[in-house]
Amino acid sequence: MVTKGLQTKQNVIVKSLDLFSVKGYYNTSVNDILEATHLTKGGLYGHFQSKEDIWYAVYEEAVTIWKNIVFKDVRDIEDPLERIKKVLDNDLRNYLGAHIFSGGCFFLNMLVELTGQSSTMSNCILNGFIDFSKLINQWLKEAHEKNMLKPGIKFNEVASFIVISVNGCAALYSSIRDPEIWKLTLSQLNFYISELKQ
Amino acid sequence: MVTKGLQTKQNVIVKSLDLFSVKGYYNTSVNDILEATHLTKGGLYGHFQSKEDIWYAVYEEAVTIWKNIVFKDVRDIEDPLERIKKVLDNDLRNYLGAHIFSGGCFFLNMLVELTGQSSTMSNCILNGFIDFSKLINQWLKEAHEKNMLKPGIKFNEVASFIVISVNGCAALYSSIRDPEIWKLTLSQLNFYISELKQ
DNA sequence: TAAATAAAAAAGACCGGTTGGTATTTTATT
DNA sequence: AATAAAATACCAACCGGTCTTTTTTATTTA
Repeated sequence: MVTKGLQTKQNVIVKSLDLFSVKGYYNTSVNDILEATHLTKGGLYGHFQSKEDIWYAVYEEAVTIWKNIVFKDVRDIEDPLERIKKVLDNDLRNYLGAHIFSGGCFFLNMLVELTGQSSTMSNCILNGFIDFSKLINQWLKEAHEKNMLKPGIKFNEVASFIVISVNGCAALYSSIRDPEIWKLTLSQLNFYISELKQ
Repeated sequence: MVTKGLQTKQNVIVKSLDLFSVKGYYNTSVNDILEATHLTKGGLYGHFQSKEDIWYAVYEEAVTIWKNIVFKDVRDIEDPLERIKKVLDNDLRNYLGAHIFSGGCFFLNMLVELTGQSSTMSNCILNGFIDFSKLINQWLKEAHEKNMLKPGIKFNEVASFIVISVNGCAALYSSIRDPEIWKLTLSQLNFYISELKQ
């Protein structure tokens, strides 16, 4: 049974996720969250210790949502290169292009804003990107072991470059809001990956 | 002859550029600028009408600095593809990697922070990226007319993808601060461009 | 089933400090 | 002496956060 309190807490997280993704962390005030949730100061601070505490809960929620979208129908793909392509398709079409968070990519937005401001918070995001890069790196290695790649390919560089491009896409798509942005990124990334094949 | 007032104004711009690039626009307070410039409120507001007014002056300054670095020794390169490579080398090695602005790429940071907050300010940045993309697109077209490219290459998609990747690099490099980031981006972008050749 | 009770949730008033910005006075520079 | 530049004091609004009181909700007992 879900108690009233947990419902309220979840609602705060969902509304704050939206606010943070659009307005950013610093430019979202606690009052903004109060208005969005129809709560008062006392009501809110009964569930969270601080604004930063809300952010960490929001981050966890965002990760869960993102993973469910990006890794959907992926693990059972045998071809490692096709697996990478599917993940990128999910990320650009079904996550970024589907406006899951109204301000665009929560992670990229937060990384840029929090870098140089809060090392604990920005590292939280950064580690996520590094993990993602490591996973792609692993799949590239798998492709190499199956003799699918040209010789001399540096897996970790390729993996990093893919993560970098996806994030650049997130930055520009949030601003331009033209689906062509993520479509072209997907198309060029697929071309790039195809050129890795021997 | 440079008057005292213009010197002060320029100093405000330079110091604010640094602050905005590190802390962001909203999280930089007017007091932060006051401390950095050793001015008082009255002294500052004698030169600028508002905080936003300071931002526009900072933006102009940042564009000037960026252009001087990125287009150095570029215009006289005949091969359009080599011209693009040189611009990317300048941008990643001599601009981003050289820490011209201590918070990383001023433009990317501002675009992410201001999108959804101030359309006039974010469009200011966005137009710069679009112009940059158009220039690369033009050079790709030139390469095509010289029969240097594979058939079927979509210039505008390639140009956009390059700008996207460079910005993704800026986002991650600001946070990770490992030169490998811009080096690998440069390397992979060069590989990508070489695969466009026929 | 209804009343009583305990505990959880929310409300509301308040806090010191900071925000961007203004008006006036004082000090330097011509 | 005229003007430009900078200093000072001040403003209402807002910031994140705390504390105490009131109201709901859930559980127990009659």
